[in-house]
Amino acid sequence: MGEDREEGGRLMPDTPSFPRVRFAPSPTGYLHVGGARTALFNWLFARHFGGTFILRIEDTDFERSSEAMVEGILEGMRWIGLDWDEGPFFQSQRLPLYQATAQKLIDSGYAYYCFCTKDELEARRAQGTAAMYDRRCRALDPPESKQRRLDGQAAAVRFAVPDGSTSWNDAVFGRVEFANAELEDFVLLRSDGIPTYHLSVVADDIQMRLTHIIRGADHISNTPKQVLQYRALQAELPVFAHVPLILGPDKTRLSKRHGATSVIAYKDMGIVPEAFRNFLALLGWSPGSAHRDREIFSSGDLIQLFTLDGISKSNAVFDNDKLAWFNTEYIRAYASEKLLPLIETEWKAAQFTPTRSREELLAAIDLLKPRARSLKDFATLFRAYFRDDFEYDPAAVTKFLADPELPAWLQELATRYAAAPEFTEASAEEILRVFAAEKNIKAGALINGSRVALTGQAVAPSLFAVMAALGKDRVIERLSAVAKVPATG
RNA sequence: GGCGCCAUGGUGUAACUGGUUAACACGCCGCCCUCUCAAGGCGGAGAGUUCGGGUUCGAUCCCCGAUGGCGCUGCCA
Repeated sequence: MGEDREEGGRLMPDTPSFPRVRFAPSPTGYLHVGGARTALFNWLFARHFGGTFILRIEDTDFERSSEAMVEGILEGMRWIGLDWDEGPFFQSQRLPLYQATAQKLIDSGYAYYCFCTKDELEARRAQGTAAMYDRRCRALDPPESKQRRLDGQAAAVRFAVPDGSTSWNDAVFGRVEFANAELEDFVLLRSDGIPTYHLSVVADDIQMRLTHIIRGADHISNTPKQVLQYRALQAELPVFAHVPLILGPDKTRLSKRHGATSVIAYKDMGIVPEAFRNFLALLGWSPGSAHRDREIFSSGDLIQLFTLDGISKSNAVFDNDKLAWFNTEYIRAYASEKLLPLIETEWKAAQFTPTRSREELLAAIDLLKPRARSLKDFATLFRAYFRDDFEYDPAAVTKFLADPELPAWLQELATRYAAAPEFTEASAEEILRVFAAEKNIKAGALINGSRVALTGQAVAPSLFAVMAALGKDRVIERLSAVAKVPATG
């Protein structure tokens, strides 16, 4: 790792200099897709540069925050494989820091008490005269304000936005500037002493010595308010990197309207965590032209490749089809030993208990994984490989078991297998083809019919591989029982 | 409404930051393979880079404007 080469100690975006970053969700909901991606980017950035990734829970909105949500967020992060080095810190436990920071701002003249009540403000807004706070309390004499406070009057603390303009050099958007006239004298501390987001982020980001703030682009408009506080507090500015938002297929901001929005919902859909992480990483970020023809990146690849300048400026649409593709790629590439625990989790959730040995399970998984689109398939489509009670798909029966002569043939075929000295993938095929030739029927008809009789499905791996996986006894048993398959009309 | 940001096929992204037949992946279509379905192989349709001006010998890339989308506009975060 190199030295910090920038003058003033400022860390520029890709300076390899032990950056400190954070993910700061507010526990008013589960970990959603956008938050997960922000967390992922921060994590990748920290890991890439050997920095520190901090988790901070922004729970100053007591009304809407809950402990269950905190647990949900942690669960989501663990699921996609994100670990943190410090925290979780809870803002609700750091109130004194914010109050002290507010006091500092008041003492230095950058903030003032505001005695307007919420109702008064609302009324003024309703009149339509003042879209922004009219700063009336800013005109109050400091000694007078102090006295009113001492007398027990409730007051919020507002930041006194100066004239001029505020700008910063965003690591992804470049220079961004706001006229201060567009900013209102925002509240730092509510009248009950609880800080607002504007104060608590800045106080914490400074106290935690963060060097880079990587967060959603929805915070761009908040940034000037924060920059102003850094200046007032004489703190060094971190590098801001705003990440574009994730949109739904209709190009509006992703929300429950679009279906699953919680990360855990994707777990429940049978998505493999690495597939989800890979997909997410490529939403709004690209490793650049050197890797333009690659899409599959392991966690290690991503860490090695991730830098801020690969982040794009435009919003990205969440594409379920592409996620599904990543999922099949990962499931197919996984060793069955690695897949088994994930599938077992799925089985547990589906209250499905396999009745096979571990070896048989692994063999079946190896056979089936190229055709799986989701972990769910192992409890549904592929049930017949793991248990002996399974349903016959009516469509499959109609398609391949409709011939009235077929059941008798399959039963006879079963007796051939029973009489055969050995039962292997090759011998099973040999026997079936000889049988078909003898009876002068198409091998394909026998094969397709057998497939349905053995698995209940029209879709499966090569039949003889299936037979080998199922074993001689089960093959004979299921072929013999073909007459019991419910016919369809 | 005000302010800010963004704009490459349906989707995600590339394009040595002015010179390419605008590339890759997903999706879609077709063919091959074949015992089904996937996978795989091969091929195809689909953008002239939102639109209009400018700068330039030359603009996806620079400038201006328009349009559209998104964000913010709370004693929410």
